[in-house]
This record gives sequence, structure tokens and C-alpha cells, in this order.
Amino acid sequence: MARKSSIKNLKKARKAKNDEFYTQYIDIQKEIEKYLDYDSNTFRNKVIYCNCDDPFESNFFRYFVLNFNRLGLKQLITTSYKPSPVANIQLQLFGDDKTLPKSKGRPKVTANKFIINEVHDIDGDGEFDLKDVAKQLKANKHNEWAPLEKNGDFRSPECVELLKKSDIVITNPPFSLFREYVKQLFDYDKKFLIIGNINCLTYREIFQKVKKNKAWLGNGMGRWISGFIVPKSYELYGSEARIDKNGDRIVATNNCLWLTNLDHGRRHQPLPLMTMAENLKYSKHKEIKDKKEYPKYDNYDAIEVPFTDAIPSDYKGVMGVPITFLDKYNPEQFEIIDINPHFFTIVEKGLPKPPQLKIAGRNDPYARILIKKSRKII
DNA sequence: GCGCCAATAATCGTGCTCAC
DNA sequence: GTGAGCACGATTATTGGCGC
Repeated sequence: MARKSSIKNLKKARKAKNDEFYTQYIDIQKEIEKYLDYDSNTFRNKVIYCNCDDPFESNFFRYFVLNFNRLGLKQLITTSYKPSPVANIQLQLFGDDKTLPKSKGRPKVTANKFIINEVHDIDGDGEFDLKDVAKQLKANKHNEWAPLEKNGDFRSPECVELLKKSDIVITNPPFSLFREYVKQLFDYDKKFLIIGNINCLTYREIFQKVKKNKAWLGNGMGRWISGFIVPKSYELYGSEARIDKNGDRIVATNNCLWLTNLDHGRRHQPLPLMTMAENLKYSKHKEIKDKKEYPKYDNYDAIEVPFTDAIPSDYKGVMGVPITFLDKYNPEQFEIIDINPHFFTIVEKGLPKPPQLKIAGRNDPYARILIKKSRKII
């Protein structure tokens, strides 16, 4: 079904390049806890780097500093990016940015870095909170709060130096620079847990990493991520934008995912499926139920499966499935062959260009992941 | 000038639950 | 039985840029 307003919003988004979406604390907490459930030492003795997170505003900083001891972190590094809306979202505990003396070639406003080595209750109120962090930072005891030379761009030499020192990068990067951002993570061989748009799976570079099992989806996708806090300047439109009880402006995008190379339990769980005969008889999707067979592509030896839960468990050939299948992908259960090259072409050395999939004489308009059952029996 | 590639930070359709 | 509300899951299709 076409959406009449979609192109208008698409053009608007393309022009605006709104990268200032702030992740909610609850969504970070939910995701991190899943890795701890799988392996409680996932973050122990690790240097976590949040390199797209203004410490004044970021819930990533807030989460990791408040859980520093429980997770057993070795160090937490956070760098901000300037210019950005200073402290207009949530945290104003630390005062203003620290700045460097004016000099030729130096930006008017520089970004800041926070390096946390130790956190504990220093004000004696019986609990550890951000007030303790603020006091420790201001006193420069054990921790460091300093201005950066430049604007804090993740590609800048000083941020790259911090990246080299880190073990795991965890953040919500700017979507408009997503591919460049992921490339940097692989260039420096870093573990990561980042938020991306579902469509990033169709980007050539990202899909290749997923196909080669060098990156995969985290625990939550779509509505698992409950929404992002947006600046006051962001126009709230659409049915899933709201102002919450704290006055924060929330946009529930429902099109985001966690992309990671940290292992977690969910990706080892097999997707429960019915056989082809059972699907044709009992599927909840009318496109499948009571049909004689699954449609086949005109120009590719594979069947079209428009819903992940309608993947037949007993079909041994290639199947074209929605990209959201990757949220349920278990590499022991299925093998990724390729992707329908509607948006781009993936051509590995020595391999022919895959065809644009056609059904009943028409191009399949949707991106499809081509998969087949793994040879491994699970 | 033509054709192909890549970008796009929600919305829509469906089905379930629950109140009446 | 019915309709409202909600949860869940799949994915619009035009346009700018670039190569030829």
C-alpha cells in the first residue's frame, strides 16, 4: 500500500538530515541487560567508548556511569559533538562546556570529553548518582573532563585516538553518516553495539558484514526500541510522535535496530516454523493461506515468502524473504545467499550480478534476502 | 540527455484483546 | 457480536547525483 505522505516526508528527511535523535534510557537498559543475561562478563574490564554522545545529554553516558561498577567497566569514554544544542534535553548537572583559549584555526566552541575511571558515592547520601559524578568530574579526581581541540567529529584524529584505546563502541551514531561510521569500526577492528535504521541492512557494506557473520542484529528491532527524544526544533508529526510525562518530545520511529558483533542468546535460538503444507493450510496471512503453492520468481530459482513467519521449515531450495527476517536470523538454521538487488548491486569478485527478481512478469518491488536452510541440522 | 544507483530517523494494514 | 484501542510487523516510490 502506497503512502501518500511518504514522499513528502522522505524529501523532508533527506533535506533535514536530522541526526539529533537521543536514545531513551529504558531502551539502552533493555538491550544491555540481554547481553548480560547471555554472558555476565560481556562488559567486564572493558573500555566503553560512546563517541557520538554529548555527556550533558546522553543516556548512554548516564546508563554506563550509573552501572559502571555493576558491569565491571574498566573505563568509560564519552565525547560530544559541537555545535549541538547544549544541554537542552535532559542533563544539566555538569555546568557549561569547558573551552580552550581562543586561537587561530580553533573552532569557536569545542567539544568535550569525559573519561571515567572510577565512580562511587562521594557526597555521603548513601547512594551513587549523577551528582556524585558531577562532583568527581569538577574535582578532577580519578576522572577527566576536558575540552577537545576540535568539534568532536568521530573521524577527527583526537577521537580516533580515543577509539583506538577502547574495546567496545556503544552509541546511536548519526544516520546520515552511518556507513562511514560502521566502516571505521571495522577498520579499527572494534566490538560495537550501535543503533541503525532497518534499511541499513540493504546497504552494500552492511549486508556483506551480516552475510559473512561479522555483524548481526541485536536483541531488539522496530518497536522494541520505544522511541527517541528529539530536540524542540524537531516538528512532531505522524501518529507515533508524542510528548511524554517528563515533557520530552518522543518520536517512536519503529524502523530502527541494534547492530552489533557482540554475541547474545537470541541469535542462537531457532525460528519456530511450520512446514509448507501447514502454512498453505493454516497461515494467518491470506497471501499464503489456501493457496496451492508459494509463488516462484520468473527469473530466479527461488520462492517468494513475503512474511518471516511463513517461511516453510521443509523447503530445501532458495527463498526470498523480507529484510526483517534478519531479526530472527540464526546462522545455524539458515544460510544467507544474497539480496534482491533492487536498491543496489552486490557483485563479489568472479560472481555474476544477481537479477532483479520478477514475479508474474513484474519486478518484485521489495528488498528480499535470499536464504536457504542450513546444512546443519538443528 | 539518459539510465542506473542510492537515500529515506514512520506509516499502514492486520489481528488480537477487551469492554460493553 | 461489535467496535475501539493497541500491538505488531512489513516496508513507500520519488528524486538527486553520477557515470557514460
